[in-house]
Amino acid sequence: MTVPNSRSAAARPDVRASPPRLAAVASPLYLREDEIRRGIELLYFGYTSMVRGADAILAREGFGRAHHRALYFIARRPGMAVGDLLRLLAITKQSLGRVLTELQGKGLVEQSIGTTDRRQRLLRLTKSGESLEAALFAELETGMAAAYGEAGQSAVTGFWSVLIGLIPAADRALVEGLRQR
Amino acid sequence: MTVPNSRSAAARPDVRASPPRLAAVASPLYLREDEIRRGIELLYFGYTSMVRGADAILAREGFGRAHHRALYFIARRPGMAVGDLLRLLAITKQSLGRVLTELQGKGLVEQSIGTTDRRQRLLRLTKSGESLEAALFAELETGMAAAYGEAGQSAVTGFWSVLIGLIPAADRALVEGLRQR
DNA sequence: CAAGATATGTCAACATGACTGTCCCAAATT
DNA sequence: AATTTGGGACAGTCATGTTGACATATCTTG
Repeated sequence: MTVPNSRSAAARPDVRASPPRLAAVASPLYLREDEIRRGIELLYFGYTSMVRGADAILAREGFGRAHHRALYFIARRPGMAVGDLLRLLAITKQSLGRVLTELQGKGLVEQSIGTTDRRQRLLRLTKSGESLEAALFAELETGMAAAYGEAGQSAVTGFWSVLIGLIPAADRALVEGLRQR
Repeated sequence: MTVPNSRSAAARPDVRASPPRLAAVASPLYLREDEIRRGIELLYFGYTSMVRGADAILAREGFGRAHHRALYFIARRPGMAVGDLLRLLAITKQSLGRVLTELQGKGLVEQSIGTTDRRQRLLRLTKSGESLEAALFAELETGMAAAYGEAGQSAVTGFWSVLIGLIPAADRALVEGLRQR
């Protein structure tokens, strides 16, 4: 037997034509392949559309998307330690090291020694780092605010909850830890 | 004046604490920065969580994510011409060329000459290409179906509509053209 | 206090998948 | 007949990820 081909399961009912009668359906048996593929595609195109907006600004400064991600999270959680950023980005320290060295070299990021643990290096943006991050954020914000506005508040809640469901449970605390306190 | 820093606008009302009184609010003035950032972050982590699941399978076959994207779209629209795939992926033909050459070399993709326009090369998966794509799809499906199931059907609708809003209007027809007809 | 674990940094080599620029051929369009 | 379009190829470069090895400072634990 070869790898199972879920595409051959053709006769499942369409949930949009006949929604499930029971609230809080546990088993998603009613989901058709086309709906899964639509989610995959929209997630791909939505994500790439979002990040593409910032590329022109980044290119002007001689940076790439890796620099953007570092700037973004340092802006979001000033004083974050290197190890925390490493876990968020899920890359190797060598990869992050290069990016941080470049950002520090151009005076956008600075480090300080951890207060409770002196081995830690706490990261924050300099004034010019904040300016660049703000410009990049403004790019993303434009698209995201328009999408939120078009879709409406309840759609936004649904958008969030599906995305949270995509993140492995073990990683969710990491993401939730970014929120405003 | 430097680049505007939207993070300094601190006193906007929290929509979750006091939702807008008017239905179908046209101007998203009520959106706070934290809600925008939450969308950015969930989109980033949701997207990376989704694609990471397929990496192990790809690595076993000696392929990367670029091959996965090509396989995915060829599976989705068999008979698609090279140029259509190029427009979907928004990469250069040199980049796509390498990927397609490798996929053809390993016997996963085959070409045929266009019927109405003989310059075109129409792409389809071979039997073994279909097997691999099915295995990759099954990986993504697992996560997506679980997320849909947890969130519920109305959340899924919201998820879709926000993502569509993120895609520039000019590109939406391309994405919608992938759906089942 | 000594030993081990942890946080961080660095050097080196390499792989993937983008990019630009250039040139080519065949087929369609004008 | 001339031009445009669809596809392919060669060459070089860049951004960003990877392994592996090793060093240093600091914290934790027996």
